[in-house]
Amino acid sequence: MVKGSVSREAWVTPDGEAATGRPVGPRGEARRRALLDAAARLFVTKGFEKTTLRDLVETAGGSRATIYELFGDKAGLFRAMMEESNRRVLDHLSDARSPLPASPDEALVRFALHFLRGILNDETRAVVRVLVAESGRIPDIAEEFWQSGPATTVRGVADYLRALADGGGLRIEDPEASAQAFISMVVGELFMKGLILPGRPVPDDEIERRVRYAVRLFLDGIRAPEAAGGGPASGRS
Amino acid sequence: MVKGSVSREAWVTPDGEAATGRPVGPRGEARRRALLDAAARLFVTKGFEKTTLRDLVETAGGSRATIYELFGDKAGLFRAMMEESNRRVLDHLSDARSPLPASPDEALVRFALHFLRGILNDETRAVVRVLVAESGRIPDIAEEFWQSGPATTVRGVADYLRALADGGGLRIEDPEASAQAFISMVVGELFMKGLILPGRPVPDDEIERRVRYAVRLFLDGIRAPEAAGGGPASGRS
DNA sequence: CTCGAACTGTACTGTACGTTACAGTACATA
DNA sequence: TATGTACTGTAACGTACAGTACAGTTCGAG
Repeated sequence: MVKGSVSREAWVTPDGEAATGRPVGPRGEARRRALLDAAARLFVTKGFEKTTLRDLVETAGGSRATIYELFGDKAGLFRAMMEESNRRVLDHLSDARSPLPASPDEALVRFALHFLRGILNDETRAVVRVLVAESGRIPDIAEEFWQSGPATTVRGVADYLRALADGGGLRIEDPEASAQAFISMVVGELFMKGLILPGRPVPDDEIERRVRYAVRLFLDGIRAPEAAGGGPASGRS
Repeated sequence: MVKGSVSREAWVTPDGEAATGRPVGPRGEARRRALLDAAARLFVTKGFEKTTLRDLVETAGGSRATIYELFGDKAGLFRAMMEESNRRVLDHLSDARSPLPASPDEALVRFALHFLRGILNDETRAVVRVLVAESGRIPDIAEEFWQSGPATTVRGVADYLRALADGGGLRIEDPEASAQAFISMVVGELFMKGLILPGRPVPDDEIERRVRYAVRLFLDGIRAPEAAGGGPASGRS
């Protein structure tokens, strides 16, 4: 009894490695991957509460005890999984940043296409859904997601607009607000709809149509009228 | 034992009234209200799984048996609560629709202010959060929310824009897309941020600033430039 | 006031879950 | 090949929960 009661204090291995960390052997490494993959599938489709450790082990192999050795407890596995998924989703997003080729029209269209395709996939939707549902459980991960995801994306577009404003004939008073407005127009209701309704994927031609419309609306509203008589008729089709 | 085993078949009262219905007496009416109120508070703050019947009864008074008499089971109470909250949130929204006074600027600003304040309150956020988290449990309610809420709002704005396009000097090729873009700009990241992050309320002056910015951006992009002799800038017929 | 139905309180049942303990096994290392 | 240890499988524990049964109480109708 006494020996049992110390088990919590002895939760660190002799050489200082925390038990709630990465695996200690090469076998554990494989099991850790399997558990994280199973977690990414189960937690995200069934939610935290409805996913049982038995489910996870049945999917990943191994045993429940291993979960405790590798992740401390159920919440630890969930948290580790979310950190990873978070990173993966953010990588999708960062792909969309920063190429500044050709005209503003072209640059914005290209960014927006990349961005929209990046956030409308199933994984992103699922991760954000869990983030919303369990944000109370993992406020720090939610915060990091927001800062590294949406906030950074807006800042990236704002930087681009700022650079453009200097010599690009655009009237941009508040780059952050403009960037936010542009991104909002591009996304529209699609993302929220995907969170609330079981979504069939958005057809790619609708994505393109929406992006071109948003860019046109954005530019024609923001383009300085003093750009000489001819006016930049953003010609297409 | 034999008598007990028939209890499931006897789940309907002798006179044919299903147990999962509205209360049969005046006392039950009060208890039903109390239970729905408790549910609106607890389910929405703690989620479906983490809210226990004991919690609900402790908050609402009465007894667990009453829940089964009035709502059938836990999910029935949840569903009834969501239907009501849904309706309340949608009422907020419908307040924002359809006044068409003065200039387009003024009309859009007024609508947007009303709309944004309507969706940025705590109740709306909480209800949508639950809708996202439990959309699998109540797909029909989620669908109804979407159709009666966002979809109807967009349609309302689109109708307004359509009416304006006829004689208002605005170039509106696709009223639905324009309405969607406008609303998206107005909302921006605010709502999604409120879902993911524990939100402090948005200060009212920020709401106003955002709305005015969105309206200006929207109109300057959509206003037909007929003053400048000819208006060839409009790309397509 | 009486009566019966509607509601309440409580105790109980069965079950499912997270967590732990432990004995057995497979594996990396030397 | 020998050895210690990192992982596995299983069983068990305690708890917490939804749902049920039932006797007691309240309240409105006649």
